[in-house]
Amino acid sequence: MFWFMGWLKERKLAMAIEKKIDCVILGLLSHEELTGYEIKKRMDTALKYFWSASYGSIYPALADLVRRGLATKKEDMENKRNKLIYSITDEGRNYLKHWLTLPVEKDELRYETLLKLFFGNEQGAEQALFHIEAFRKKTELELSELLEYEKVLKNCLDEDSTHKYYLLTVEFGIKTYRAYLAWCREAGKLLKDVQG
Amino acid sequence: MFWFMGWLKERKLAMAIEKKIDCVILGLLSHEELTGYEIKKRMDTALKYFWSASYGSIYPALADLVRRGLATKKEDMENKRNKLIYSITDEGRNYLKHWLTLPVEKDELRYETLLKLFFGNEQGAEQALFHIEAFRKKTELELSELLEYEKVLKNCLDEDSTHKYYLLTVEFGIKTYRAYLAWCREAGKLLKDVQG
DNA sequence: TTATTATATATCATACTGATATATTGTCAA
DNA sequence: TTGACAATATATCAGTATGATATATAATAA
Repeated sequence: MFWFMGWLKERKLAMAIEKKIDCVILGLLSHEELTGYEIKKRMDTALKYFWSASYGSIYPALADLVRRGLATKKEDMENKRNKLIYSITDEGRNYLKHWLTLPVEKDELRYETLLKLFFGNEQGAEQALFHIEAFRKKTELELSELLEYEKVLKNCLDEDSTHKYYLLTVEFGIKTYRAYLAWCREAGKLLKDVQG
Repeated sequence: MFWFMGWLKERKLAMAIEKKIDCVILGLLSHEELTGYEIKKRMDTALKYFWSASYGSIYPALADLVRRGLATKKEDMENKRNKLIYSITDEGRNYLKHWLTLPVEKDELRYETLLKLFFGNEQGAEQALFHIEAFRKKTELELSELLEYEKVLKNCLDEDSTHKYYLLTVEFGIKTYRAYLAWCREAGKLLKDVQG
């Protein structure tokens, strides 16, 4: 069976060309040219509900994308802040398209809130309720942001074909955040009712 | 204002004592002694819906916990597979309890599915529907697992005070997974109805 | 008996975060 | 008008985690 293992290994190596940060950046560059700083801003607004990235990965990735011919860099001459504007190349667009056709490898969730609740017996119901309340507040705030996005997007759905896809992700957030809030109510009840 | 910045920096350094992997391990050790291998198994079953960790972080963390006196290590003599069993110390339990009282820093979500949908315009509706269908299938499978857990936990809720807290996290999963499924249906409709 | 799966520990290249450093431009109040 | 602060902009680094790989024993199934 060793021949098979070797083959599998090679397959994996050949396919694992996709570093997520590269794909996100190329995705953002696919409809507008951006600086590293602007890419980070997009992450912290439009993508923040389901993705995040730091400067420490963005800037090295941009340099690497240029080196590999997937993006190009130009300096902004009208500006004295040495602003570097990145654009996607044809090769970069092909790379992005290829990645989009591949099946999703993994959705990764790390709820520190649930982790603390799972070990909640150590400190008792009051402490658990404190974490649930903090979670409820944060959720309510972000839900109201998403509802704003939804309103705007629904009003300009036919202005650009990308808007439909943005709306899809916003609707996902709205649905799950409402489920979070419903859970917060039930969780509170469970902790108060069931004595232990 | 520099004095303030310095003060803030020191505060942060002093508070950022909590490495997540340490807390998870101590949490698991708080109600039973375990080997590194068993810790990984717990992660991949009970915790997998909201947390994950690899051997590459577990084993070094265990060594470090022992070094810091938060856990102790003993060798299993009845076993020829050099099995190393770890237990939590009083100091370790205090550390865990302290962490549990601190507010949650961050719940981190990285939905590759949503990322691909967000950039879905590049490849069109059919490709998007493919990813949604894969997501639906995975969700349905995991929901059925969670419903099994729920049944078991509800039947032994008063056997151990920890069960209430486990149930809390299971209910979270059930609620959110049902929201995912509702979204899948609506997302399909949106992609088929709205032309563009 | 032999192949496979499960148990068990450990390390390493690669990737990402959060913090830090540095510098310029825009804004607004005293 | 100047002085403080916020926003814009790029870049690097220590610390931390992942995913793959290596190694070996015990249990189980063919």
